[in-house]
Amino acid sequence: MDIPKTYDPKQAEERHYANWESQGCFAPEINRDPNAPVYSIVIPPPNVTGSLHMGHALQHTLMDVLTRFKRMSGHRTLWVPGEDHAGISTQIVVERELKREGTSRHELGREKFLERVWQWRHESGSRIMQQMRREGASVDWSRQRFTMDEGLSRAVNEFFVRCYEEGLIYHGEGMINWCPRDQTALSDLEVDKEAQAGKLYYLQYPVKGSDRRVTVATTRPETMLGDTAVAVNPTDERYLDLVGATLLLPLVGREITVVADVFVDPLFGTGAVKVTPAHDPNDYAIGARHELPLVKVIDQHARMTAGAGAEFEGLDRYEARERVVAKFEELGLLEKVVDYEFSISKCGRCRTVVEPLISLQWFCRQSELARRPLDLMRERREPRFVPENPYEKVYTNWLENLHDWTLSRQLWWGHRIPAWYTEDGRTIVARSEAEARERAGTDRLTQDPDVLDTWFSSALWPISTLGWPDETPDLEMFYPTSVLITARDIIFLWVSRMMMTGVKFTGERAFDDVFITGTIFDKHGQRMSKSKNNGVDPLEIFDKYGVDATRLVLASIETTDTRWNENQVESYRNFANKIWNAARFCLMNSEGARVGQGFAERRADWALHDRWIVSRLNRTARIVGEAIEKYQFHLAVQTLYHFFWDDFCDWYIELTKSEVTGAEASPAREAARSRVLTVLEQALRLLHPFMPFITEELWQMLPGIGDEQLHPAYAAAPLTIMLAAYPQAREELIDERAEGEMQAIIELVSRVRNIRSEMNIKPGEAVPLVVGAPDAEARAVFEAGAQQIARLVRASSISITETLDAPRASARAVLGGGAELAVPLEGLIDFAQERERLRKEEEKLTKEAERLRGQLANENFVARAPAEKVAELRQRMTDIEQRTSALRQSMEAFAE
RNA sequence: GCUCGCUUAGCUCAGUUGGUAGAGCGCACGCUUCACACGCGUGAUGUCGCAGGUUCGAGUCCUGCAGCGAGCACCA
Repeated sequence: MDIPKTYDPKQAEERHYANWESQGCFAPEINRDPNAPVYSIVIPPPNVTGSLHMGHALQHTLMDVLTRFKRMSGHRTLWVPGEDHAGISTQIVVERELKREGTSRHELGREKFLERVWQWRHESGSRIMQQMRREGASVDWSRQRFTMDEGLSRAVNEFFVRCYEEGLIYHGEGMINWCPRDQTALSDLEVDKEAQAGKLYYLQYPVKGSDRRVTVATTRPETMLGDTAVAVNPTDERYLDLVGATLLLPLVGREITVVADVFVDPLFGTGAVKVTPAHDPNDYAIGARHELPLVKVIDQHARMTAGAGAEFEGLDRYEARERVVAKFEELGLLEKVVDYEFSISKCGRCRTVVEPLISLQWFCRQSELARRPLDLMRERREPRFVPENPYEKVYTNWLENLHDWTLSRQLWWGHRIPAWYTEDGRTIVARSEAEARERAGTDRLTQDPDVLDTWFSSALWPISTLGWPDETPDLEMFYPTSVLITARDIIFLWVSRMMMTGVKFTGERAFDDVFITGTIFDKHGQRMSKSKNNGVDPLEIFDKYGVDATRLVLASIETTDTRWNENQVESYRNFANKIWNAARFCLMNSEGARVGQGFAERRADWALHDRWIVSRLNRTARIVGEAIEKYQFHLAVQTLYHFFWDDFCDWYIELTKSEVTGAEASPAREAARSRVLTVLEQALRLLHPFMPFITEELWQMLPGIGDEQLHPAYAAAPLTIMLAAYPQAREELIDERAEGEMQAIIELVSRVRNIRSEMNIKPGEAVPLVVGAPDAEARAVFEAGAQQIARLVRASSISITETLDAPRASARAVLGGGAELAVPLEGLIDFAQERERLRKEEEKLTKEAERLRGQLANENFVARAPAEKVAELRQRMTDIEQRTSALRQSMEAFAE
């Protein structure tokens, strides 16, 4: 067999994914066990306009690890892929295209424009779905969904209609965030607060029938044109006599009153607040409490309206601001202007400063929908957040403080609001136009022109992708989903809303667990972003180091924020190569061997290194299995890395090499080869969820692979490692004694290697080795392993006796259990140097002995610490004493 | 203002019931040892942000402080 020395990831990546996909390995139907436990995940649907970034790759890796692990463990697994239509984002992308072509959506008209968007979606809108194949994501493509699919749109209408009928959705005037550039309403979650250096203007309003003036402070002087009151705190003695008084609004001449409202903070500014109910959310609330009139002075283009007066009409809001301030100054009513930092709301999409406006929109009363999810959290702590802190609290606090959700968007791309208006002014909300006509008793209907917030359909994602509102077998089988893996910035926009709708329509949580990933920053700790152009493209990393290596890095990130570190990928690329070469070695020596064979019936007949590696393997399977269940991906990766590299490669392969590479075919050689292959095959299975490609590539090459490796649930399925049974730890094979004995051999070998290195013995030069072990069992272990030890340390001979019997001119070392070793170095040894080496060793031991002695002499410790802890320390003390005394004897040999 | 994180080896990070500080990279020395130089062997490196406290014992629990960061509220 001719296997290259270096692993080429691309080659394997190209082949296997297509095979898995075409053979239907990703679909839950591949599982033939009717009683199989179910595991399901819905993907956070990426925006159809997006391209794969590290955050996606991170989430997808974790979802794939879980899905593959559960699938191999015999679960009926489903991971649903799909995309979000991403209302504004997509519309902007297509509008930009139109602009390049010299046209616009308005020229095209609604129908043509939508056709154009669909065309765009089909031609270039599924990039991420294609990129996911590269990642190895084992999603069920037969169930791929798009939020604008017919079925999902039906779910949207059903959701809307039911909520409307229950009064949870209503149509009315309300204070909303308006983006003057995108020309649409936005929900509170779609605007970002940003710190802004600005000014605070102190304006004076004359009191009618008096010389007195009331000074108000504002950051937005232009809105004074729409003021309909000034508010003060009812307890503020400065203004007590003015409550109810009439003020003359400068520039406008309108008479407005002074009202008392607890909202006003007497300590801020002047303690008097101008109230513009039509253009500020807080003022709107004050206005409602005091039944103040609404005067609209700013329009949807952020320009002043006729209501602002002829002098200002048509001015941009910022021009108007300057003009107003100038006027106040002229009139001597501008008290002062001070620098002031405040926060400003910007459109999450285009960064334009949003304008709070009163507008006729559709709203959803979310607080009603939040009630049952809150109960679920309080009563059953569902869903379970990972990490629990701070997200459980963040989620709960959010649900407890919900405002109404602005649903309608003045866009064309999205789910059209299922509301129709009759000519006589009635509103009909229905699942379809046909239903609306029937209900209205007329065909003369006009549908509401607006579409729904893109998050409205996202809120239904777990149920709509599974078939809701129909009672489908998928919904029955896969809901509630097992886990949601997502980024923290959409907990409110998405996670909490999925819980609200899921609970409302099914009575059950949308997912058992919610795993919030960490954030990947660039190497300077900056957030990766398009504008900063500091993003690391996952596909470039895949090209450079392979998908498997990248996945190991991503899986290790877990929930903590991390700076991107390419060295880490390189080290896992090296790990992949290590796996490749270990397998290469096994395959080069596989003639006559088969996976699954080579281990004798009776374990008592196994050699120490076989008992040891099987013990390590099972221990690894236990730790890894438990770690994945607990979302401790980093622990799982570390454990696998060290098992494979340290235990399997550095020790097991080296220990068995002479047997495995024997020149003559023999039953013993073939059995040894089979054992190595068997351990390798199990290791590949353990690694597969993290490294799907290299493990499949190698697994397919192993001799003896067949149905018996597959999990019973996949009995007749194609032979692929992704359907092999995930190794379960067999506790009876975890052998503490074998591990202890092996540890003694490892220590012996290490000490000799240390001497060789320190004494500058040439690697090729063989030296004799003398071992003295007072303990008979230890002696037996060393004797049994003598040949292997000799190979590992390049010993020309090994002599093992009860007491050390070595020439004076030897380098020495002590081992556990009072054993010691010597490497005779006639003519080569520098006595002074060796004395110094041993003295340092003794110093270390003495230091530790002192600490231990102190601890054991402490009556409080002995009395209060757990008995086993005390026993453990005593055991260590004994060992150190033995070592020290052996060491002292060695040193005597060098006494001058 | 409220809530919460992080601060461990030069770098990026682990450290799961409190019980002798770890990994990878990097560094030093030596190796074309017949799977792998993307490798092998050996070695050096930390007063675990600071100050207190609880405890026989604290990187780990509590309090305060500092630096960095996140979310929420407010911002007239």
